[in-house]
Amino acid sequence: MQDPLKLDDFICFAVYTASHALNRVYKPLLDTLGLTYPQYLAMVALWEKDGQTVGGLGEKLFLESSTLTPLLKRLENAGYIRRDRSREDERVVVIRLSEEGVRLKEKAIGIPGCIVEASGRNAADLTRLQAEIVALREALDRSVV
Amino acid sequence: MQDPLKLDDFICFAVYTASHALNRVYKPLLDTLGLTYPQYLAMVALWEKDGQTVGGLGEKLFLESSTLTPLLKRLENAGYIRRDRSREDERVVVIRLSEEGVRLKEKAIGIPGCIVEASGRNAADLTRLQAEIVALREALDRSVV
DNA sequence: CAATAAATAATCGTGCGCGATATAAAAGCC
DNA sequence: GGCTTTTATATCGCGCACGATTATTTATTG
Repeated sequence: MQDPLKLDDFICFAVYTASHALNRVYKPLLDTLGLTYPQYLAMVALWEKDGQTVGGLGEKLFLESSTLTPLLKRLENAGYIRRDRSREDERVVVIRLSEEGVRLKEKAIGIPGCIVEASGRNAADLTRLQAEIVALREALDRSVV
Repeated sequence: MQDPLKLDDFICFAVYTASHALNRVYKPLLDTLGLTYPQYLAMVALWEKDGQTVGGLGEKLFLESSTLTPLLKRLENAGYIRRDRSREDERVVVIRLSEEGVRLKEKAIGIPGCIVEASGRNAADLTRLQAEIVALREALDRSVV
């Protein structure tokens, strides 16, 4: 039996470094929008469905309020969103796109295509790989409970 | 043509969230060793090959000195490594495992098996997926140059 | 050999990301 | 209605992660 502690055999290390590599590809594209990568993901979630709560966004993005609250405040300062406390339930904060935030979508529309190109694969292949990685994430999440 | 800005179709989002999910699985295991996940990766790299330079580790782990230097100082404070400036080339800092650092490997030996189990897949399947993710990373790295 | 360039770590500032905790509002309970 | 519990967000501390810059040493060049 070979030594199981080989870095290059770790799927975790592959995912960890692939995540950083994706970030490096996104960085110059997102710089033109004035967004970081997590901020971009939050905007994508809001372009899909405006008016989500902090908790709802956290569930979709798998992030805690301790991560999201300061991130959303930075998006608010940038003028892309508004954070309004709900009238019906004062505990809840609703996130809404500003007009500038809505307009930003047009500038972001080409980004996914750039990523597909950088990956050097066709869309179908990426979709298959994407589904496999999602399945891995779901299995891991189940194991943690 | 459908809206390309769907979060759940992004391979980047899959990788990003899978990376966090892996971290959540590792956390309780690594807590028993007193290591964070990036610290664990650095230790794995050193168990593979002791006496690497900061730059060499950075190349292997895809990390900058601005990330590694403070991380390695924490490992030094924990007593797992020593940081010695090279005699031949004073610019270089060589990282060596302490005796405690060497011993720690025994406690870490079971971790990869736990991850395989948490993934709910067999080893061959994981190896295949791992290779695919590495290929993605390499394609992305090539595109950035 | 002196001036310049390149290489190697370290430092600094910013933004995640999370666990633990705090705060406040809402819901449930006697 | 007052008391406890739950829920939703915010705050704080710590550790990455990186880009930009700096300091020091080594290599190169004229």
